[in-house]
Amino acid sequence: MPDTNPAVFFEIFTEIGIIEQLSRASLEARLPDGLIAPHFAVLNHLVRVHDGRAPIEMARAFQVPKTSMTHTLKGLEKRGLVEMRPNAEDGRSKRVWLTEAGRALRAQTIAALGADFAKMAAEFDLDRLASMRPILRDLRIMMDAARN
Amino acid sequence: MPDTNPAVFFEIFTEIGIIEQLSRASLEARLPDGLIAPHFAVLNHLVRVHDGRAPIEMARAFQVPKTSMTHTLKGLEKRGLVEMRPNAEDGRSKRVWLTEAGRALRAQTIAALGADFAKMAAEFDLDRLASMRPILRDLRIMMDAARN
DNA sequence: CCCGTATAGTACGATATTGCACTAAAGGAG
DNA sequence: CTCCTTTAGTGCAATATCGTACTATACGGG
Repeated sequence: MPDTNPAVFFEIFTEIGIIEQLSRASLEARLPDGLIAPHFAVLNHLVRVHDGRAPIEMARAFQVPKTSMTHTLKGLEKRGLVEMRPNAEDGRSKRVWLTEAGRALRAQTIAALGADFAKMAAEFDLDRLASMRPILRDLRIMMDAARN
Repeated sequence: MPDTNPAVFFEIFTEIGIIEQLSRASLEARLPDGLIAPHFAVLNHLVRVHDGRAPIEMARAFQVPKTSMTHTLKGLEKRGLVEMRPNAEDGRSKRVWLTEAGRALRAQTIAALGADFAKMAAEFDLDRLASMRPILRDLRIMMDAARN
């Protein structure tokens, strides 16, 4: 019998909250002291969509206030993982560039996580996992749109 | 063709991270000013597993440091949503009790979320959603165990 | 060109999270 | 009972998150 009770959202979100916490802990265990998940998210984003983004673009991408992004970038800059330069085309904004150290740290972290994931993959059916991917994506898209 | 690449974990965790953020924002939009998700999680926990728990038990249940639980409980107590009383059976610990206001706020929040979920349910196939539940649960159990 | 409005970034303050250190009580070995 | 270790809770400091307010620049209507 199909589940037509909207309360299923509550259960799904509860599980998702716990898994997010556990996966974040795994990630942060692989990061150097003082760096946390948002720092890695920024490095990863800059590699994937190419660096030279403005801070405000990334704040929107992650749906955090721009003050939070300022703070995260300050931490990355202090550790020499990104460089902030003025934007020649818009005096109000800046552009964020990865340094070699930033690229290296991101690559090294992903490699370390790969080892963790391989260990998990030995204990969990990857087909079952992969079967959730399109549903999670559609759910995320729906919620993102509902956010107005 | 089945997906046998452990990197699928990376994608799943990325989606889960975004959905967690969006669902947390939805929840917090329904909470009174000054209350955030951890406050609600505690109220909900006390209703579901019965109140009279010790703070340390809840810190373990949510896998947060006990200092974080002290802080969250202080906020709930300040707003009259829980009461802390000494534990007659163990002078080191306390017990946490819901007040009427605490129960009422939890019920009212769940009712408000129910309306939000009903709206989402109109746009999302609940059977697809429900199909993820056992997989998410097993994934959570596996990760929880892997945490050593 | 001038001015009103919009936008990017940051300073600051309030609150949250968490590690470390400390106190008080419990519990176990002798 | 006494002493040593463990456990529950909290104070404090460092850092994180984020709302408000401010500055500087951009842009568009006139």
